[in-house]
Amino acid sequence: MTGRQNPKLSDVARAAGVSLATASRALAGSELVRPETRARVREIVDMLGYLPHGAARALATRRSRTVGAVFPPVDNPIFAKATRALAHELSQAGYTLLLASHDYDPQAELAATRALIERGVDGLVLVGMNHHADLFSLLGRSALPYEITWSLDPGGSHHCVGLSHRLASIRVVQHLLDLGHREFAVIAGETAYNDRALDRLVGAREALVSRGIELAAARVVEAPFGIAQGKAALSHLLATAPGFTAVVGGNDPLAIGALLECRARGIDVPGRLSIAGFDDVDLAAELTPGLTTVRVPSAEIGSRAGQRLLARLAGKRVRRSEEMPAPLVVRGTTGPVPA
Amino acid sequence: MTGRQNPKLSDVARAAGVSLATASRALAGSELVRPETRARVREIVDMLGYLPHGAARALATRRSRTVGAVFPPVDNPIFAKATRALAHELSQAGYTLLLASHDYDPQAELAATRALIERGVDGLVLVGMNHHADLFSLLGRSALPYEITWSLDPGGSHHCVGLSHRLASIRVVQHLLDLGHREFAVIAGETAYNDRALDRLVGAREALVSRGIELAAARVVEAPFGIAQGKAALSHLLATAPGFTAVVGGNDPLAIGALLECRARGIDVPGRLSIAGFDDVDLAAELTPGLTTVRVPSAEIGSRAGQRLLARLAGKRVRRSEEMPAPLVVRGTTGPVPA
DNA sequence: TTGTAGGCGTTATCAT
DNA sequence: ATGATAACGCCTACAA
Repeated sequence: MTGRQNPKLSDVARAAGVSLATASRALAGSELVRPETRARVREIVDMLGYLPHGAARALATRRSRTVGAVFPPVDNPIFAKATRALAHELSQAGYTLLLASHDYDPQAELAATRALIERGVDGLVLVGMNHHADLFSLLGRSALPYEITWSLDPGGSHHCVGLSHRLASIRVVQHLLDLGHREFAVIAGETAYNDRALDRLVGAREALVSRGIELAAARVVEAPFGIAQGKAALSHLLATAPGFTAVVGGNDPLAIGALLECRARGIDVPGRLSIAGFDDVDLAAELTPGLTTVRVPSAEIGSRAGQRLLARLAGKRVRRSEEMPAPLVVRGTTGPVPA
Repeated sequence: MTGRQNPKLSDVARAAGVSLATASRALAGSELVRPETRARVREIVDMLGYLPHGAARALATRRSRTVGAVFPPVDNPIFAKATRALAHELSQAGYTLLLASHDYDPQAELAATRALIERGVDGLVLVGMNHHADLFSLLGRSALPYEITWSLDPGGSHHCVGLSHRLASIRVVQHLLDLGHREFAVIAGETAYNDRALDRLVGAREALVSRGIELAAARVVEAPFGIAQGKAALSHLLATAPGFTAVVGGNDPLAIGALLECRARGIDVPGRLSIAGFDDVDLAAELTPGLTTVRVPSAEIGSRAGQRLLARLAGKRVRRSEEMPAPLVVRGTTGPVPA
């Protein structure tokens, strides 16, 4: 009942009374093989429960129909959305996603990338521009097509689909400045090895400086991604550097945490404090008041990266760099500076 | 600069002045090869930037060091957590995760599973017991080890790591009954092809019936996963079948949606309405009041499934079925029935 | 301790 | 329209 090996193509060929070559062509749907023969081979395949052996096929074709993604953990909803969209896009085209996660550790990211290349992926999707020094040389040697997501390459040499986090962040702060705010606090995401978090922080500073406002060091805290961390960060700011009327969150979970902390403390938002986020996660729109934030099209980034990679694998050319829209979404958590 | 092919092991061997076999053994860290030789081979590997060809290796060893997961979309945070934990567990052991998602479509799930098997995964992780009729026979033929997650197999024939959603659901309802509630509404997850959602609904009904309470059809709505859907569902219930004092959500996003809808409408929770969820997503604990829910250890499920699979791949034996704890977590959204 | 050679399951290039 | 057969890159008895 269990003893016999999985049937191989030669078994199919024998059972169908054709040669190995013909069986292979029949399965590939080649026009060269007579329709009746093709049908018979297919029949035998079903009968025997034959499944092609991917490794053998990959060895012969030098293609694995597999794409690798080296992502930060998918329990960040923005990466979850992108992963889902990417996987969907790939499976539509008969490709499968090989996923490797790392926790913002460049060494681990490098190792994961190497592992994916060894597994024979036909292409790669990476996040951001901040990587281990050896990553790009590894990619170069492998000659695999890859797409950088979320960020844009200032040098213009890598294929990427992303946005300027700096400019988007400037738009957020501009909005708050327009509402009359002058006293700001920032809850930034962790900027080490995360160019998106860093660019957002840089953009915020820049927007303020351009209006002659200096962001005090005590008014900036950096925190790992998460609602709980956002709560803690706001508490910390309130305790150590009070007096601000606007809080800029480096991402939505941090901003939402700040918002929930305000609610728990009875601080009126936006009456006494305005809060803005970044990403536009689903939850942002569901809260009351809704969170003002930047809409980052995570799912679109994932699917575009997939489409671009598939196009390149099919020999088509794509624009080297693709900028995604990242509009400011004004909801209820930002309002005029209190009198 | 770009022309030459990636070096293969035979190139390494030649450069190191050893045979292919020795080079292979050296890389495998075999004790058979002299340490100096091993070192020299390693040196050449670095120098040439040699990367093993996984397909060739898989073909020869009949092992891919790859594990497949066929999961519902990872933008459901519980699957995101499990995916992260699973990927982490696997990578610790030098394995990589092949991820295939499907949107609760048994046909798509079957196709995805087949694709993973063809890609040569060494093992599989599946979710739940509700699958396409051909899935288990496919798995049987492939003879691959697999783990069912989240659910337990009543038949006891599949390896699984999960919990009884029925019993956990009974605990939730029991808790509400103990608080004096008699008028219930249920916002269930979609039960088609989702045994977890169905079992939770069944359990709720059962707990009520055991106290002589019938759950009116109008008091049960089924909704796709999501906060927005939870809001809509509560609105619908309020409009069509008012008078209930307790709402049982099939999962946390639905329950949280209901909670937010109440807040938006000025309905006091738990003063006028008690709400309970299922899963204990991060957000559940962060809201004020916190959501009463069942703590489902999603991350642990993912890592245990990985550990079990790795153990089995290493030839060890594991208990066929592993039940995870799923305690009720009482927070602030449930309280005594209003007088 | 190292080398030789056969095989892993396909695809693809020749013939026929 | 179909068949032989040589790759594909690596591993692993078996030999030396």
